[in-house]
Amino acid sequence: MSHDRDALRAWLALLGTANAVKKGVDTRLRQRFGLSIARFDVLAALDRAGEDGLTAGGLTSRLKVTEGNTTQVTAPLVEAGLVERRPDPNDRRVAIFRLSPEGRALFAQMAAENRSWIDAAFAGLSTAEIARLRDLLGALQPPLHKEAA
Amino acid sequence: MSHDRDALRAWLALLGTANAVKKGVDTRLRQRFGLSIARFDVLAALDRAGEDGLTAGGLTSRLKVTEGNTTQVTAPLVEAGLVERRPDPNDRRVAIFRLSPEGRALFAQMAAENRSWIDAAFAGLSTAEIARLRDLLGALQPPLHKEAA
DNA sequence: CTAGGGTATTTTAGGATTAAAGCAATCCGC
DNA sequence: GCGGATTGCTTTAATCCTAAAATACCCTAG
Repeated sequence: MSHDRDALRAWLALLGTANAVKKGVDTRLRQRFGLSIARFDVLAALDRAGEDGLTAGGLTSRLKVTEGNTTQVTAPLVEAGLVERRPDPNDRRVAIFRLSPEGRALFAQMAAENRSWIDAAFAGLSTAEIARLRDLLGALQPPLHKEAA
Repeated sequence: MSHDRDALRAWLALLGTANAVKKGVDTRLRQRFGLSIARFDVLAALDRAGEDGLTAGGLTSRLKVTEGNTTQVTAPLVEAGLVERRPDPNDRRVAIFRLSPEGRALFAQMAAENRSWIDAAFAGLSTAEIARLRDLLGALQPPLHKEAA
């Protein structure tokens, strides 16, 4: 009957489902490749950026995290040789990250497996239902954080 | 066209929406009451459990976290006087948690505000659409973690 | 030029979470 | 009853994340 009660239940379902899928993906990613979702996300952003790479700030905004987090999450990837980190020759404050050949190859494998896991998770829904789900999610109004200047 | 591509996009939308709403709720909860979602969830579980309270293990399974996490999250709530923690008289290994009167009163306020925030986030969806969303979420098959014995 | 302000990143401190190791207390088979 | 396994919880170390302070560099007004 009441909208707010239904909304609360839907929110709990939304959060629970997202957590369950995320946990499944994270577990598999770690088992198969030894990398967390956070690190996979870095590889994904850099793969998308291509040969030009991304600055630390660019990565930060694409990953929707804080600058400090970017510093920390990229460090072990650089250490492992999956990501290259070079200073911008025009502005020494800026760090530019891009995938190494090894990083690019590993990401390709990870992305393929990830896609198949997600596809399996959505196997119970038709393509039309998936589109409907996206529409409904898009109608949600996440409490707007901060307004622009 | 392809199911897997749509599934991947829906997954990203699902995760992004869940994170955005969660962050909004967490921010407000901290501003208004000085407590994180994690602590709010403890109060919610204990409120639901009533006067009998819950053991640490019971809390752990309801919150779907690990035992160590329960130990840590409850500690500051006990410290703040919102939660009482007593040993089980029949089994000295067991810790029983329940809400203090202050905890119960604070939770009532928090729950009321939380409900209104969630309701606002879902304001763009009709009650029927919310029900539909829940159905679609229920059709997802989170990669089953561990099989039973 | 140089001082001040603004920008890009790192560092630090801390919360939330997990996995794994450690400690007690209980239970059970003999 | 006793010893060993099990159970319930805590501790420890690590990752992921944030907010805030610190650092380093660039740019522009005078």
